[in-house]
Amino acid sequence: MVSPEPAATTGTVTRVTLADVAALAGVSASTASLAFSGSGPVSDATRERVLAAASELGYAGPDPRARSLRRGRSGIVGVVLEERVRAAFLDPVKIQTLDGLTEGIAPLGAGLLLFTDSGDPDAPVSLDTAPVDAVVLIGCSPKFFRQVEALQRRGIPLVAIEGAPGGDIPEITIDNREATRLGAEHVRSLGHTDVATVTLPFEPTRTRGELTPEMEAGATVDTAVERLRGARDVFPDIRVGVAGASSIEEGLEAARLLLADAATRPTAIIAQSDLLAAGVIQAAEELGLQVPRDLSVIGFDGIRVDGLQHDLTTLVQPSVAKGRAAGEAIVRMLSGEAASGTDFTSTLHVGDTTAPPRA
Amino acid sequence: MVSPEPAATTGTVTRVTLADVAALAGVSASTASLAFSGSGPVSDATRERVLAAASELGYAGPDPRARSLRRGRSGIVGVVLEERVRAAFLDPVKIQTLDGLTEGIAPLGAGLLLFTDSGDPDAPVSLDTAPVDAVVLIGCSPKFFRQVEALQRRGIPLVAIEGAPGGDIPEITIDNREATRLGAEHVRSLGHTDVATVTLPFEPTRTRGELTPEMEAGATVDTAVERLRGARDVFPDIRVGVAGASSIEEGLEAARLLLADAATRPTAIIAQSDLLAAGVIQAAEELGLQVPRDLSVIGFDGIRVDGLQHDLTTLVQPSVAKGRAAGEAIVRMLSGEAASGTDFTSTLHVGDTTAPPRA
DNA sequence: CTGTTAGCGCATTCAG
DNA sequence: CTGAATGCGCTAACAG
Repeated sequence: MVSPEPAATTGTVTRVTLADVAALAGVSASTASLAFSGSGPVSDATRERVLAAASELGYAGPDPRARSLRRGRSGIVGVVLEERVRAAFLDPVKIQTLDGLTEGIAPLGAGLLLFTDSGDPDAPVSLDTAPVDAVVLIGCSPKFFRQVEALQRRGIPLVAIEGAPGGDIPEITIDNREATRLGAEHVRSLGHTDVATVTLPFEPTRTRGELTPEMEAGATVDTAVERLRGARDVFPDIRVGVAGASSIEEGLEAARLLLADAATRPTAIIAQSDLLAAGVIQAAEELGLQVPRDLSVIGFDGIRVDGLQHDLTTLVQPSVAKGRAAGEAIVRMLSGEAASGTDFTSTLHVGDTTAPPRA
Repeated sequence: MVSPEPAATTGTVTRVTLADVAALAGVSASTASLAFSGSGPVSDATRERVLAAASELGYAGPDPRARSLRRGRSGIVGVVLEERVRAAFLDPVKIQTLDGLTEGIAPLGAGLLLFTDSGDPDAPVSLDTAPVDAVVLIGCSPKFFRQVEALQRRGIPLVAIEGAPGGDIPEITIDNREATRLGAEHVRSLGHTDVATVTLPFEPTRTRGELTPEMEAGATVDTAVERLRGARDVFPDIRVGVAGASSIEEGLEAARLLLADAATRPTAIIAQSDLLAAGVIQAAEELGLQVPRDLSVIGFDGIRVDGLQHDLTTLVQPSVAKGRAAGEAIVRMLSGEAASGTDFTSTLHVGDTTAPPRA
């Protein structure tokens, strides 16, 4: 057995190739290759000789770049998030989706290549120059059309989660409108008639405040629009407060506005996310209102809001499953099968934040 | 001008190469290459001809795999997190660090390749078979030594953030012990003598409860150990509650234990993270204790805890800067310069959660 | 300004 | 079971 010591301590980073190893082992390059990949018929004696030569030379295995050119696969799946890292990962649903995605592509043994906004406008989002085997778009705008087209031409499988890029790209979606309607119906069935809603932003610039017709017309975020539709299916004239993001802070702000005037105060608020709902609850508590006695609150997502003491009534969406489905679609497409999208269903979880209105 | 239409609608994904484009344009492959990279001297007429040929054939640009073999660079930086995505991104500090890292490597125009635990024990964490130009280790254990060694042999620049892999790998660290000592001194200077601390987990299995000598002996998480040392520098006999993770929930649990007995109740708690501190505050409020009147609380990190109404007294660590520094070190190393680590300093932010003990 | 030549490092034919 | 030859698709030198 050759000691690996010299290799480890050799400061010189001379490029050692498979050919070098083969030469030292006294075999051909192809044999050496087989010895490494383990996939071919190689005698144990030969393999050992190759491995010994490798460790003597400090050969670290096949060069991934050459390997991926030769095999036509890089073992990398791209994920496009179109925000700054800190913004994207503020959203628990995205994190869970990403988690599901890692699960889904696990059989590939592939890594996830993150494409996010670096803040530097000059830095090219080199989505179309990256060695990816497939790409998952998460909540992306049409901004990427050019690059997406290029990927398609190259035959790279694409899947979209929430945010329809069109074409024949499989989409993973949920029933935003129907689910919200379900929640709204729950609220109505409890006897509420005076209801307001706190929505997610309607466009990337994240204008907040009471919803104006212009904002609604310029909406680009389908999720917000669809969920609002669902609420309106039940409460057509619902008052709408728009948050600047999905966070407790923003929910608090929006709810302060909606709850400010005791005379026009709603008895229930439908929040478009659990974080917003947590903020709404805080706003209520600030005003000395008790949830659910004085105000019913319903959320969306079904995440566990860290630190929230209530069992939030909410629409539980399968965020992890969404990611996993995307991953599985990718796996299928990479093995040549066709894949179609999936539309998931959310379920109503009735917790302790909704109750009949007082008197 | 040739219409791009046919290319876009062509369903067949025939592999179009640069050579094909060059042939159609009636130029050599190298000229066509220059026309694409834009880096060489090419006449406008020729360039246009090449581009026209490309769009006619539906050529989507150079193949990234071939390009990276030829250039010896893939434009990818690996990030190792050694947890599940959902666990890693629960930690705001890691998110900010990652955000800083994207900033830091922006000049590279490179993407971040995430290496996390997929949950599937069979899936190889193929860190050493991935086409990365450099790798950043974030809070990693010795578990990766083998792979790290392989990367080093291959001459791939490595940087570690929090979690010393040893060797000559540059490390980005903060003054965990000194900073905590500073915070503890602040608490003592207010007059507190009866102080407890809530720590981060001491090892990956995340055992929680009162600290036992065995747990302390088996500690593998430097951050927790160092911060505890800092607290002991000021309060040698401090009571220690160990949390199972950095979250509000865990802080709440740990603090409930520490505050349970009114007779032995501390007047101040030093939490090893802001999330834990938020949980401690919740526990206090549950018991009808007012912060800071009845209990002083100090955190660590300096993140904005979403939904926390207090201005938390805490040790503000430069999490974004840490990531950026790592990124910059990578950039330097890739351009051949040597890079050394950086040790950052945290600063005490005195908010409204610390005050002298009552009477 | 453009064409010719020569590999990058490996994995896969196909013979032996 | 092993070796020799071939090219993945591109770009960097160098001539012209």
